[in-house]
Amino acid sequence: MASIKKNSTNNINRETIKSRCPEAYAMDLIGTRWKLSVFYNLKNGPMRFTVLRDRIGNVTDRMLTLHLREMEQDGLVIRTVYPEVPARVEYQLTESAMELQPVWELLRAWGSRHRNRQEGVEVAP
Amino acid sequence: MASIKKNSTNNINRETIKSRCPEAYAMDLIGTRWKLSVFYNLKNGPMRFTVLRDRIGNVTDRMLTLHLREMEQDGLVIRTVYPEVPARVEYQLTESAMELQPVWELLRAWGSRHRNRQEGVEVAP
DNA sequence: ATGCTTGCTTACATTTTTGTTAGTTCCTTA
DNA sequence: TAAGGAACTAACAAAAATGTAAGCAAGCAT
Repeated sequence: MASIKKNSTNNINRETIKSRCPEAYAMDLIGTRWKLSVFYNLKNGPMRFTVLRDRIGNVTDRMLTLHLREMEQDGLVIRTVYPEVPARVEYQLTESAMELQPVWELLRAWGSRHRNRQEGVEVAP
Repeated sequence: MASIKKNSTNNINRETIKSRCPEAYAMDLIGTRWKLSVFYNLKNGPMRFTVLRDRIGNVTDRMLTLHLREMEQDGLVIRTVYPEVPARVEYQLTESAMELQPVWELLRAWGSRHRNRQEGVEVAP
C-alpha cells in the first residue's frame, strides 16, 4: 500500500494480470480490507472522516486514510475540504464508483447463497 | 494462506467484516492473486493441473496448489484424481462457482469503462 | 496562553501473502 | 536399473498489507 517494489516478481505478476484482464484490474481497485466498507457507508451520500471512521468501527485513522487516498487516486472517491476549524473533510463516491452497485448486489446475493451451501460442509461431524 | 494467527487484530477484523457482510465473505473467497485466473481458465470445463498451470503462466506449482486447495476447501473447485501414472489430477468449477459468471461479466465491463475514464487522469501532462 | 477537536502523518512492528528452490512419490517405459 | 513425468510438499525468503502508538497543525473558545 505504501511502498511497492516495482520490479518484484509479485508486482510484475500483478501488473501483468491487471493489464490483460479488466476483471483483475477491477478487483485490484476494490479488493482490500476497508474499501468495501467505504463503498457501503458512502453509498447514500457524502460523509465526513470521523463519522465514516466511527461507522465502520475498528478502523484506525491511518488505515482509513490510506484506503481513502488510494480510492481518491483511483477515481473512486472525491475528497472535499471545508476551510473550517476544526477541519471538516467530506468524502463521497464518484459516479463510476456508484456504478459498482450492481456488482455489490450480485456479490451479496451469491455470498449468502454460497455460505448457506457451505454451512456444515466444512466441519464434518 | 498458510498459517493465520487466529487472534491477531488483522484476522479478527477480517472475520468480523465477513460475518456481517456477505459481499465481504464473497470477496474473501475470490480475491487473491491467482483465483480469478483459475475461474477464467476452468469456466469451460475441467482441466488438469499442468495444463492449467501453463495456461495461467507465471504461476509456480506451489502458488497454484495453494490457491486450488483453498478453493476446494471453500467449495469452489472439485479435485478429481485419476489413478494413473504419471498422476493425473483434474480440476473443475463447482456449480456455485459457475454462478459467479455474471459477477465477472459486470466487473469486466466496469473495469474497462473505469480504466478508460481514468486514462490520462492520473498522470497530468 | 491553554485546551480542544478534526484530520491527518511518522516511525515502527506484526501478520499475511507471494515467491524460490529443491526435493519426493508413484509406477511405467526404456 | 535407471530415467522420467505429473502433481505435489517442505523449508526458507521476500514483499506487501495491516496495525500501534504517538504526535502535529489550525484556530476558536476559554
